[in-house]
Amino acid sequence: MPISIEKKCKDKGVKLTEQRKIIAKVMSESNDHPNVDDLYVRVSKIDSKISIATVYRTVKLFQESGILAKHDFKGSKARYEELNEGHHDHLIDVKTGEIIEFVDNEIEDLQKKVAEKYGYELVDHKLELYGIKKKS
Amino acid sequence: MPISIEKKCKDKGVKLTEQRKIIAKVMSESNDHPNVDDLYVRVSKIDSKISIATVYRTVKLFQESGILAKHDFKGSKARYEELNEGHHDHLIDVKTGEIIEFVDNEIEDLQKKVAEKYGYELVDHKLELYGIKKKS
DNA sequence: GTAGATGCAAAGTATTTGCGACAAG
DNA sequence: CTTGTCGCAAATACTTTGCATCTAC
Repeated sequence: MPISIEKKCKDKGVKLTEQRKIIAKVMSESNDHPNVDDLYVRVSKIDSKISIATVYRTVKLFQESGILAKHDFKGSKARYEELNEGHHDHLIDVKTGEIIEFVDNEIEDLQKKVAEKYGYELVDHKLELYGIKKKS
Repeated sequence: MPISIEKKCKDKGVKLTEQRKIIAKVMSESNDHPNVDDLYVRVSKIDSKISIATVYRTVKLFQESGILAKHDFKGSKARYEELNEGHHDHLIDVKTGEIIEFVDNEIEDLQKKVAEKYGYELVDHKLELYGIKKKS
């Protein structure tokens, strides 16, 4: 099975270069939400000649093509994650930085209602919860 | 009546300099959510000798003291607003950049529940809705 | 073959900081 | 007085870009 990001590139007419394949592969295999530096380090292990400029250009391109999502969480650099069908929001552990993905349809519906109440059609949203792990 | 930001500074032991008073005043009178450049322009009209470094230092200090809130809305620079008792979230018009503040207790409660479901105590959150104005 | 991608280094933005002069408490 | 703040310019952090070369299609 081909890497899903590569398939998306073809579908969207994005030229598949060696560098982009590597970046796609690394992103696919990352379960955390790496920032550009993290990504550059991981990518460099596979091909040390890839420049950071290419990494920046590629994440931007992938983001504009709807392949990756960019997140600006509080107090940290921009982080990226692969975008799949299932939309989700994030719960961030303020102590460790760990990120939990979640979906809550009830909240989603309410958001739509709030937007409508003010005469808007909701086109996008951002919901981030910041929490501290409870002792159990 | 003294400006509420000045009172907060005293309460929190933040030294009240002339520059801080001016920045406090400008923020109090701003109903939009200015970024540092906007703020610097407005502040300079009152005292042209204030440096941008002081504006940066002051918004950071005020933010850490819980006097101002910093927002990183999609695709724009950090913007600031005065923090009052009433918490609220933002609905951003993606065409005009206009910002509507809203409160929805139902959503707030659900957020707390979601965090708890994963074993976390909610300490903070960010909710931004991005919408397009409907024709009416 | 040609349009678009890459690497490199230089240029942009946004923000922070070292330091001597200065002002608030 | 003494500690913290200010203005200035230099430094830093992150990201983008011009250009000559190279590569996918």
